[in-house]
Amino acid sequence: MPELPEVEVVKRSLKKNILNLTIKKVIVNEKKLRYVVKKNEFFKTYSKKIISVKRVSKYVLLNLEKNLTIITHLGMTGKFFILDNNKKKKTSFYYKLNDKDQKHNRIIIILSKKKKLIYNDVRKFGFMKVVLTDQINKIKYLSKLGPEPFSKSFNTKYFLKYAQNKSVKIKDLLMNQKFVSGLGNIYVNEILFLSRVNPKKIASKIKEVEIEKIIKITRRILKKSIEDGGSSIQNFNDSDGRSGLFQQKFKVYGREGKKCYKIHCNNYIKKIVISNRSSFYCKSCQK
DNA sequence: TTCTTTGTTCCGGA
DNA sequence: GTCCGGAACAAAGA
Repeated sequence: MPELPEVEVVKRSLKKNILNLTIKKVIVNEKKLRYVVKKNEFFKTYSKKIISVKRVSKYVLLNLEKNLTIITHLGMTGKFFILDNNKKKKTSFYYKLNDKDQKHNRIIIILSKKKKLIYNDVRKFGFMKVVLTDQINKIKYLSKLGPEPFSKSFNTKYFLKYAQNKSVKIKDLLMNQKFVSGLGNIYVNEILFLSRVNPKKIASKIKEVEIEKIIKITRRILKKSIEDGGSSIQNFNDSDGRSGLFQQKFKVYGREGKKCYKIHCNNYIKKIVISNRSSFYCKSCQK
């Protein structure tokens, strides 16, 4: 599922492929995404050039001329395809767009240079919305977000202070976008496994050394995932495009009943539910 | 038919 | 007013 690293990879790919192109037309095949796409919503983007592509947490921002921004969240199953009519069949990056996928093409942005940007979303939990660029920090989706994992303000002091009077489980704290933005269920499972912290541990009981470790591990995992995703995209022509990014080998996520990866640990990975989310951990390694 | 998946929001109780 | 946990919601595939 798209969490911060995947969204960062998507952003970089979009930057590479559609920066400085102009929007010709937008076809809305499905109005009912997470939020309703209004009939005329995209008219004002016509003939505007895409002047920058940014990522904030799990949101992608396409900045256009004339103070306009298209804000996107990929939800659970949102993907972008780029069709380049200048090339032949193997034109999409990231995924090969087969017939089965076509059904879920929700929004098609027709660009200059014979290119198309397709927003494809099986479950329709993502969204796309046109907003004013100078109002971007007031947009409700972005205004409540906490610091990003890589930002300087996400440090031990901040973490310690935020956690000290919280009785929530550490897993819920890391999932809370107001505390730190960009992490989702999968990466939080991985972070806690590598940090050797039990997901059920109460936030206020986490020791300073553990906090330091969690921050360090978080950055390391995200960085590595971004690099892996990036490299898989460069090779998109070599495979069906699905290799890499969404089929990573996770250390705990989805490994219920399997042997813990930690050397010399003979335990098996346990699956429990925390706040209605699947949580995987090793009872022996994560205290 | 039921279960699962995710991020977000809402609600009730403490 | 605040905090926390549980449930609901969106849709579709298995």
